[in-house]
Amino acid sequence: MSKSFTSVWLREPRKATTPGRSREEIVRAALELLDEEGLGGLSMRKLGAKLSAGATSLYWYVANKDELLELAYDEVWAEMIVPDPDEVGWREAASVLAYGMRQAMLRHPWSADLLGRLPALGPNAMHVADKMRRLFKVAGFSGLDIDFANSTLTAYVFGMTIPEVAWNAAIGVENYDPDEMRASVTKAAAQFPDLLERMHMDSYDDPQAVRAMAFDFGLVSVLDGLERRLAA
Amino acid sequence: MSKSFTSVWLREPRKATTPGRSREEIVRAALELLDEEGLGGLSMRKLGAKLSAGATSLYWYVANKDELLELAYDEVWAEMIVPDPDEVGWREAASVLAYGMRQAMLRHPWSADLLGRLPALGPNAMHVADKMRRLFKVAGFSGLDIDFANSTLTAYVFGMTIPEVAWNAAIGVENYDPDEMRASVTKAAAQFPDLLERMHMDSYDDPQAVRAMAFDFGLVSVLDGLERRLAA
DNA sequence: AGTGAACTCGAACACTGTACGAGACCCCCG
DNA sequence: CGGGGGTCTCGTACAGTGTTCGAGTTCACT
Repeated sequence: MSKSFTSVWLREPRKATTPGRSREEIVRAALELLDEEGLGGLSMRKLGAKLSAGATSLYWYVANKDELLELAYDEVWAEMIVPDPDEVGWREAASVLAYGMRQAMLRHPWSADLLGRLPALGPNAMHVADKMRRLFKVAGFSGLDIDFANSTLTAYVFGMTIPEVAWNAAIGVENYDPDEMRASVTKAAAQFPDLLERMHMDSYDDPQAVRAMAFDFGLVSVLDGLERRLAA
Repeated sequence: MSKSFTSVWLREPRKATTPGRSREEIVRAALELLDEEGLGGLSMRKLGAKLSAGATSLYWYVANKDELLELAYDEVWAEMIVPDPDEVGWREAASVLAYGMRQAMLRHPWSADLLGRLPALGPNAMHVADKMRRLFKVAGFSGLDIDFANSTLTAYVFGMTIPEVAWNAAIGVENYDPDEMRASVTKAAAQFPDLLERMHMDSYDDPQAVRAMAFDFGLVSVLDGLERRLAA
């Protein structure tokens, strides 16, 4: 009876007749709305209005909101470019890719939410996955290890960036006050001596820079670890 | 004018009078609901009913639903235990912690969603963060590197587990049919030769086992990378 | 006994996603 | 020219959401 596995990607999109109305344009408008107002800012009615259409008209092109989100989500993957490992070497290619993934997520913070909710099965995601697989094959991995190495890098980038996005959303990037932050966190971490230690360092003055350093540190570590695996 | 930084954690919980009604009991009930029905299954009305209370009564103990989620989220952190690095060595301690984090998230799939939405600032999260900091200090890191190493490991575990949870949710763990899956994914990945290669391997027969292997692989890599950093 | 705080909760508001079905358009075939 | 019959739009309606408000209850203490 298995309800089986249906997905937007296995269904043909519908042709548009009325100008400004097609799966493609709907997704584009949805992306704009998402970038401007976040995941909560996207409603079918608002999206319809933006396209001068009734909210329910969209259902002709898209089965439901989740499908729409799948489509939008896949667009983010389109922005991640995988450099050719034959030209720059696998390690350099992996680094560039990692930075690109992080940037793409920071550009579209709502995608961080979707990561925990939708599997990445769209054509753009597939395309990236395909190229990544080749990257790690060129690097020297074989068999299942190709995918394992791939997952390892991807996991690191996601795991690093997702909380970063959450943090940006919680306390807006703009109205950030290092002193106030230090005070709040100090209070919250009052009974934790090791944590408090960190508070007194100046890492709260320019959190953006510190996070970039942290990302670097981890990326190098991960790549080192993979390299070591390669040697064995 | 900075709207400042308010959080549940900085406000005292309210005392309960009516039995079965307190911040603590509300959170426990919320956890049950979340574990049973997922993030979408938790509504204030349902939660109220579960506690034989009106939905709006809960607002006496909790400012809004987001606060409630913060509280529930922190409970997940309580389940993550950090072994003493002095007893078992930092590497072993880090491994055990990593497995524990993964398990905790798999036990409470809804927490994977929250990771991308809420910063982890609750007391339990703080406690874990404190112990983790000590772990990496014992390992030999110093200064900012303590936190960087910490982030690296955490990021890996999160990044690996979050998509795993999403995948489990998309196609239920129970009604999983390897052949059907292979067929679907093969179709979706039709034009990607490198990806297709993977499809023909037997990794789709026992995805649970493969994911466990992948987690292992990456964990070892990350720890190797950190160790190398330590040597330098 | 009276006052005020602590607490409960029904009603209402402004939303949400989506099912349904009536209508409009347009092309093709008899 | 007269229909079908698909393609497409969208108003209405429904069941649900989080949350505000304010009226009502209970209870401890003066």
